[in-house]
Amino acid sequence: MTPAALIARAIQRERAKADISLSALAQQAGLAKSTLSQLESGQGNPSIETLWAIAEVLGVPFSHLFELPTNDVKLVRASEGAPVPSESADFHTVVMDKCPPNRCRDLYRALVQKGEVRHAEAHPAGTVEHIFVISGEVKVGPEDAAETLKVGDYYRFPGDVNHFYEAVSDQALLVVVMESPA
Amino acid sequence: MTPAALIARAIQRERAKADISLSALAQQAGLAKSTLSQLESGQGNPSIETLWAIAEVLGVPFSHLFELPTNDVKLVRASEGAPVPSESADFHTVVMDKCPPNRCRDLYRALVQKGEVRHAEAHPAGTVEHIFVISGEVKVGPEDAAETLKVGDYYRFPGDVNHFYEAVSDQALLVVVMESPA
DNA sequence: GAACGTTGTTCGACAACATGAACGCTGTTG
DNA sequence: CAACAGCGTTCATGTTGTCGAACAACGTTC
Repeated sequence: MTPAALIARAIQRERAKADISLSALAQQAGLAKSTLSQLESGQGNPSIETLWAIAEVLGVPFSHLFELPTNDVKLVRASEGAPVPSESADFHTVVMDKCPPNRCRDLYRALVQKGEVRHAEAHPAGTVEHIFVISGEVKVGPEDAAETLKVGDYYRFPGDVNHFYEAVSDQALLVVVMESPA
Repeated sequence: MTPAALIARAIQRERAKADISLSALAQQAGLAKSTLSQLESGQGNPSIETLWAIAEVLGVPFSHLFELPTNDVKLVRASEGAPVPSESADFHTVVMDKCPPNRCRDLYRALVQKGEVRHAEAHPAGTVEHIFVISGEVKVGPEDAAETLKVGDYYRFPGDVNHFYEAVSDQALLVVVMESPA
């Protein structure tokens, strides 16, 4: 994918999310409408300052203008996962999820007690959550795509929709990686 | 920090890491030496294609040209960590590490057996590793900053220097988040 | 229906970015 | 010491990204 095309899509996408017109964006960013028009049509080779101004107004991190969105769900059971070949017999690793570029992640250790269900409202658009079960058993995920996870299971799902955590065993310990569009 | 200044530092830093001359970089990237010279001196407002060509030759992801390096070590014991306030009494989370923007992360589940020590050579510059111990006891980290971790402990250290993993108990299960400047 | 406010597009003019040749500089080789 | 090769910088020139105005298309208002 060529840079110009990538940027064209990104600007269109983000401007749609922000729900403002091309003219308005141009004015707020201090740019000419024509400049934006050309960029969104995939023409041209914008300067850094131009893109910087656009990112600022759209409220997105600069590098976000070079990405394509990806946040579906992925589930890896404790018994599954492609093992990574290793020369050492004593060190086994399994890849749970691969690297979407240019994102921001917070690491949490979470303890969920049985009883109350923890409902989380939608996080910022583009957020993805990764759950890894250390002990116990939990039911987590979006309302329409919840999964019951046991020790060792891994589950990835969009964090920008309503979702919940519920302990199935008395309590459950999780590693949560909260990943935002950077 | 102004974009131009950020880019100036980034190019200098990455070119130093790659250990090539300004002239050589210019030639390989198909740019004029003067263009690079101005950029590294913080002048100007480069176009996307120019930066793209530079990033390509330097072998770094595009957005890496807008970051400042940060990769020290951080250790959170199982008993430590600032709890995140929650309205629900049954859901306790602890932040282990906060969000450096614009990075790329791979998630691993790792099983380390006692015996052989797993030595890992340096990963690409800027890589950071996050270790979270699920079970067992391990000694991990750079040769000069290794730590012995028990269940629940969290440890972050630079992955771009030589480091190792060693099981202290018979075996140990880890969650590894490998984070690259991506 | 005519006047108005939008929308996003296309056009010429100017400013600025990228170029390539020149420069001074340093270390090396004959 | 001169000749050379490399380094990074500075200065003309030409290309091009950006601007602002004019434009057609659509919906609203009177």
